[in-house]
Amino acid sequence: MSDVKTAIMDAAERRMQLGGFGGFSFREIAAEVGIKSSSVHYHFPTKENLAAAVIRRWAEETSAFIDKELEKDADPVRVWTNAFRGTAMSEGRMCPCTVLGAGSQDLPAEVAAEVKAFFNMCLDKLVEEGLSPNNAAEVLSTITGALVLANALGDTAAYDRATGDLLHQRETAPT
Amino acid sequence: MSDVKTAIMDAAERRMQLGGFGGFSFREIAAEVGIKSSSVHYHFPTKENLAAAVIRRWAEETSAFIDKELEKDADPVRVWTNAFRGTAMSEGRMCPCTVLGAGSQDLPAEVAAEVKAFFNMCLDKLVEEGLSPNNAAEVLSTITGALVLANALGDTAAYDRATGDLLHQRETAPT
DNA sequence: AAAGGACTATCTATCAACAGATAGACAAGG
DNA sequence: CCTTGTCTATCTGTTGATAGATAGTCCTTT
Repeated sequence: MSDVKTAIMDAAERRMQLGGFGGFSFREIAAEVGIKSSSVHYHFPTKENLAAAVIRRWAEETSAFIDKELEKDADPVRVWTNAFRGTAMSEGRMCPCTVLGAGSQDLPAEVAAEVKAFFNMCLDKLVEEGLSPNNAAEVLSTITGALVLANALGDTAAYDRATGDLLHQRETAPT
Repeated sequence: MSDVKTAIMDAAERRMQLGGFGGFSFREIAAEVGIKSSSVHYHFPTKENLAAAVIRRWAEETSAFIDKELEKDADPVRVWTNAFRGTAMSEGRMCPCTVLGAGSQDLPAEVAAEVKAFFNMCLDKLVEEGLSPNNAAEVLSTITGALVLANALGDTAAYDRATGDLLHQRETAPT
């Protein structure tokens, strides 16, 4: 993938993390990359294409990152909690799938499908790693909601408060 | 409050539940209510005002609804889970604070403050009802995340899968 | 090696649509 | 006569998208 194409996706991703699908424009991205808006259209014909590509890349990177971390730590819940913790703690680096997932109802079809695929990937992996379907849904929900909470409160520590019991409860009440 | 003002807020709320702050325009709302966009500006000078008013009303209604339900059922976790369940299960009636909370980072100040106040209200009430601050954050996160998950997957049953253990775990592993 | 054509990536220029917001006129009612 | 609520008309800015020109590169054919 060319440098420019990557730079476009990087810029779009950063803005989607802040404002979702409506949170970026071709012109803003073009200005940031240092090209014209029509050149952005050359690489990604429509806004829908671009957003979908960003989400797909995010899903792939997340999947790969989780696999890598699981080699160092066998506890899936701890691995997932820490992985998303990184996005909650760095300013403006919220998980874009969470942003889009919340406002999913009026997303272009291609983008909505990609967001859906991301969450299904997360659930599938958690189940593969030994959690029951219900427990996987609960863990993923708690993490996702903790991101929203920390974001809305402007208090990154809220993420830790919300997910703290996630690890602890498994030791006392196995599912 | 006049009928028109209420109708404007109703229309704005419905659209915000789908697409957040960027998901509605003065013209759309005006058309739905049956007036002109300039008349919407008469009742709410700016878009920011309107969105903030909608969130404030939602917070008040939620607070009142919870109080009412607590008279019938003493278990706060069950009450809150069921309350939000209603918004997950009805098509396009997602909690607007969750939608805005996810994309909170580039929200006008007044709206962001109102969303923040909503989540703080939820946490405060849960603590008042006997939960520890950490447990309150966890319960609220799980519920919020379950809404996002159900919304993104287009599968309302995901809400029940994600929140199912919330009630059960408290019986086996008290905090 | 030279010529030709196709492909890649960018540009300029422009379009129609829509956004939020404002000014000022008008009618109804107390 | 003043307040309330609505209207018409308009402004300025932004949006996603398209058309067409222009270089540069690379492969093929002569």
